[in-house]
Amino acid sequence: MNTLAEENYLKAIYHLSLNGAIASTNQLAAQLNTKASSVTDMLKKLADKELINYTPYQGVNLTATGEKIAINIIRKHRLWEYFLVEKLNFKWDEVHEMAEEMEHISSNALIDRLDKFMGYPKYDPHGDPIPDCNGLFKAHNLRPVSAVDVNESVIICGVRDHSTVFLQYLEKHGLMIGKNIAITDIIEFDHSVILMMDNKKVQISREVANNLLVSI
Amino acid sequence: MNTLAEENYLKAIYHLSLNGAIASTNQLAAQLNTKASSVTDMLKKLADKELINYTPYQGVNLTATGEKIAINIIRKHRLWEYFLVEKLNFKWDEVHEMAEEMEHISSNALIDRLDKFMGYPKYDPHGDPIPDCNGLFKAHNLRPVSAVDVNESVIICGVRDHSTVFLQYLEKHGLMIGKNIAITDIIEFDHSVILMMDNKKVQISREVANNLLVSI
DNA sequence: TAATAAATTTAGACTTATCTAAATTTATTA
DNA sequence: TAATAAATTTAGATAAGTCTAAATTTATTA
Ligand SMILES: [Mn+2]
Ligand SMILES: [Mn+2]
Ligand SMILES: [Mn+2]
Ligand SMILES: [Mn+2]
Repeated sequence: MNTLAEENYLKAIYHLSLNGAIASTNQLAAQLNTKASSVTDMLKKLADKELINYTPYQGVNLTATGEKIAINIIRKHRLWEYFLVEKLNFKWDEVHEMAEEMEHISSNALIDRLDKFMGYPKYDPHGDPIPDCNGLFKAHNLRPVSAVDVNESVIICGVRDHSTVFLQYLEKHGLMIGKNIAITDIIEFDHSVILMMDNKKVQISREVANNLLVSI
Repeated sequence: MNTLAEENYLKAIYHLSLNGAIASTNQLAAQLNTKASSVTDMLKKLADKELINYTPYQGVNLTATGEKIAINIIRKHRLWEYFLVEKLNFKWDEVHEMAEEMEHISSNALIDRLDKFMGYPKYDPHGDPIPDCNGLFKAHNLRPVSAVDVNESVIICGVRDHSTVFLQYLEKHGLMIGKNIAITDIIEFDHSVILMMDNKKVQISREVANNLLVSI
């Protein structure tokens, strides 16, 4: 149906044009580890296929068709990540690259059976919502720890940064999805955050606080 | 490491050059649904990479390195087929195309965990042996029903033809892996075979008998 | 608002994997 | 063994996806 390259572009455009934004050529080049000129070529092709709305120099977003395809790829990505963690016992920082390949396995019958096999999970190992077979999912409304007030108690529900180093850092400190944390102090000088978790004190930098998402 | 096309060629060469045979350009073109000239191009590339022994006009077989890669792809193919049938409840005639894609997922850690998850199965849904993580497997020594004598009792252990139509035909008649069959008669005129299975009489043509493999 | 900088597109080239048609080599057969 | 047929390779094109360098458009700033 669509090539691997096309699918990766659609997914990248989806992620960059959330909340009505428009994705730029340079943003796509950065995200896809390629050059702006290559992006322009592909944008023309995707526009010809009516998968994106493209105005030269003005950026892109997805058409309804393009969005449907993108969400299906994201569904596959997150279901395979869930499988790798829950069934094959990989850690949450080990699965992204594998899922990046597996999301392109074409069969929808396969992914629907996999979904059923795992009991229709709602969230992937990083807290991101898994679209159902109709592409529906509730994008849960989270905020970074850096937006939480002192004395509030919240639950870790996701991450903004999905890089291996960040995930490994969080795991080392026990900061995993589902954990309850209470913010006890915010250092005025550097905005680092002191919190309590499992009766232990943990200190995280402003950068970490910005990328760790918690319940509203 | 190797491209998808290269992997498919290595696998095809492996299958065509079993028991010391040599694969020809035309055989490969037929197997891979491509043209002889395309095959020649690829053979040069694989020879440059020292994955095959190629003498122009004389055909090819795999080097030790090439064989290792081919067996690893076959391991992945068969493990994914087993997964699809045993865990996701697909039928044996539905899984080949999917496995044809999944065999190219690169991670060996993934396939080793999958192997463990399923309890290290020895045979795939079509009775073909699954190489272990070191590439080792015993190619079991089967014969077609057409080579069985009247009054012998044997067990169905595999198929020579893997096409959907053939597998569906077998399933319709209950002729599945593991079933015990007793050959009661061989019709002299057309070599069709009469056999008993589950106390029922089944008649199969010579062609079916040639492609249905049973224990020695 | 004119000059400069940044972003984007165009032009031309390269790689991989394919194809058709023509040339060459090997095998078959009269 | 010479002619013919079959198999294989070579030559030359094509499409997808990428790249660098140059040209163009848009945004910024003096
Ligand atoms: Mn991908
Ligand atoms: Mn994820
Ligand atoms: Mn394949
Ligand atoms: Mn099989």
